[in-house]
Amino acid sequence: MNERPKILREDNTAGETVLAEVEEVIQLAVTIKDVAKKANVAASTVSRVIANSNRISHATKIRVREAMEELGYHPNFHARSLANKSTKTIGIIMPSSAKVAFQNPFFPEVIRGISTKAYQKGYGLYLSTGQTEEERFEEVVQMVEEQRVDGIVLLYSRKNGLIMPYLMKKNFPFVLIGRPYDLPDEEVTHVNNDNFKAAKMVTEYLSLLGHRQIAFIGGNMEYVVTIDHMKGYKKALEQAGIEVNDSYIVYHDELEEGGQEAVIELMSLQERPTALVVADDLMAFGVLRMLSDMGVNVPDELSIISFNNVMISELSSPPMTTVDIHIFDLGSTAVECLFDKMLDKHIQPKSVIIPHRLIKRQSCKKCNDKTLHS
Amino acid sequence: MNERPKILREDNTAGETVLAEVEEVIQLAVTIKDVAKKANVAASTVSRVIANSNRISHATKIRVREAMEELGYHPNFHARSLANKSTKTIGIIMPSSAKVAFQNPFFPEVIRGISTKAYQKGYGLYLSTGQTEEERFEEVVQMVEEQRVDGIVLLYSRKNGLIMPYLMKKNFPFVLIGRPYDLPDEEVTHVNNDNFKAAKMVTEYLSLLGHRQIAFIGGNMEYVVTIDHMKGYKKALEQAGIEVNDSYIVYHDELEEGGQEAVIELMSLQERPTALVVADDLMAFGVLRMLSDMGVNVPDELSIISFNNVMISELSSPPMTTVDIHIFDLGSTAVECLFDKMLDKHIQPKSVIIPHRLIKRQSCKKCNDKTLHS
DNA sequence: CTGAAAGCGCTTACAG
DNA sequence: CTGAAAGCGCTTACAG
Repeated sequence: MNERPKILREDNTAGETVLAEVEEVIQLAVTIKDVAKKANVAASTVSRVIANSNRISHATKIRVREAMEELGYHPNFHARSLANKSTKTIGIIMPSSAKVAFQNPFFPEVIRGISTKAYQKGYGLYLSTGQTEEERFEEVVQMVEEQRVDGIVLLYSRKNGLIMPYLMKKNFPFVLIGRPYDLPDEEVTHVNNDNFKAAKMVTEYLSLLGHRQIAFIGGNMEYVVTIDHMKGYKKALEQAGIEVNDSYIVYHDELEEGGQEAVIELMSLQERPTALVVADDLMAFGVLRMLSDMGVNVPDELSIISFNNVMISELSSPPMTTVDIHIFDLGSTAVECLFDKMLDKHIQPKSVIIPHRLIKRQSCKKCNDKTLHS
Repeated sequence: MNERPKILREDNTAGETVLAEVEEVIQLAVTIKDVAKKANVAASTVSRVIANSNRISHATKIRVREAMEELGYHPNFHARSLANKSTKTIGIIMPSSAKVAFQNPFFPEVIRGISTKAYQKGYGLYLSTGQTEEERFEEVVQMVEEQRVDGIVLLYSRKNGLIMPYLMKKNFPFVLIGRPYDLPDEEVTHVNNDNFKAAKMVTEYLSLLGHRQIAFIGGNMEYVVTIDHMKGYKKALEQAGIEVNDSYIVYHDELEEGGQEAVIELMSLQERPTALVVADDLMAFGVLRMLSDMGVNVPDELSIISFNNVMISELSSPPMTTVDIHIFDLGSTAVECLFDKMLDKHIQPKSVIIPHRLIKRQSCKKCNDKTLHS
């Protein structure tokens, strides 16, 4: 594949005409030496001009820059990285891009947050492509060992993950979006919402509206966010003097489809819930759809509240009351923390909590269940 | 930053103990030389083992592999790329990650298609981060000139883009998802749906249901897909003997919000449309929401049909009739074409059409407008 | 302020 | 089947 250019390079000494005949020649990258020759300086000087070293005279800088301009010079990324030990790129590890999960607008939105901040600092983004936890682990090892990235942001936190322990052992700069589970909180830098508090608040809100039969539809139980939601939900019930009813707690993985199954389960109970805490806006769409098929009116017969405030959540019927978790900020803050880590690997790990906010729309209403008045 | 390791390396000759004291030492990458020494061969032999060259004896391969294993060796990515002129990574150029557009599940889904195929071939993904067309153009130039990627997939096609002309001039391997506009169709490899035909089909379907007042809500006019949709729409009307009514044609950029404005515009007309062709499922959500606020019943008073069949489109009320454009296949096919291009830069450009399919749900109904019977 | 030289960690003709 | 050497295109002490 690169035989051709090789040969050309050797012919190069023979004269300009030979080169001109072969179109591929334009592909032949201009190197620092070419610039050096043209500007009548040494390669090292050109290098210093690139780095804008203040040990180079203004005149020389201008001359070199002109030469770079004229030749259309761009420094070779890999040569720089090799000499530098720096790649100016950060790795992003996403959870399984399983069809459904990845259609959740959460991910585009965090990535937008990450991307914006990374762009400002001149960093590029390298994306994981693995589908399983093992594949992704191998990718992380590769990113680290082959020195492809300077730092990593982990977009999810799960029980028994392989990735975090590995990164910690290597003392490789990374930040987690979410909260560590198996590892001590204070040992890993992470950016998170207070999901416990958010779920507690939401449940309290429902109980303030008079609901006592409040069900909980959680996401994948492997994810820490689900655990936190559940704890907050339980805590709120407890404080309100409502007994926790295990049949009111269901988990489902598959977002909207899951939401639908969960509804069937809950609405088949002797004592139907009058309110629902749903893990995710998308899931809530599935819930709503199912409920509408069953002829259950929201919010008259059932109140619903969910999390994330993803764009479409205001487009449901009725518009969804939800918790805005500021997804964009989660991403951009994570990158900021990552840069701190990259500057000093031994910096104290820190934990940043992005505030959440209740967005009241029209899916919740005062409870009018007769059991209330009994 | 890498001063420390430098010093260590020099002390290295002094003895093992010095090294053991400094934790950073584990970070010090194992190189091909270390492996060579351990396996008692030359570096070049190790290199050949990595490449699994058949000119190396089985016995040597095993010995070298053991050494690699024991030392935890991973070849340095940049050194390889530099020597190789190959990066094993492909660049993905996304349209502006403007808040709304990027929340469209279209992008996660194409990326999933791309990602899956890339993973199979051992390729990584490098993501554009620029917000404006100019920023993204600069990123592309950088990816190409600095030799960061072996190929590029462009996720969108727009009028007066800078990126494609540049890539063509460079003869750099890329494939477009969509269809070129300013450039001749047969000069750029692209993967697309037949958006003209899809829009035509959809409009015909509506007219078969008896609708004659069919409006069109298109997306961003800069994007080629919008133009194709519009042409298909017009063609169908023409063939059905329905006169094109310019006030029935509106464009909006901002997806759902846009969808809502468009509805106001259309429903304020003297002669309200009885059917709507909507550019995108997400936009259709906005349309539906607005209509529901206005008390217009879908599909009784107004039929709606949209494009993409994004996951949530079945969760609207009523469930949306839409055109499945097989987004995943768009992505994975694009990568296949890209690999062909990368293998042979001078391969004939080709155009692949991914079939579409009408998904009938419940947002369309026979027209019962009196104007029909007049 | 600038240059010559060594080095970053690989690959690949070339020679045997 | 294997090795010594040159080269990929940069950066960075070192010396002046």
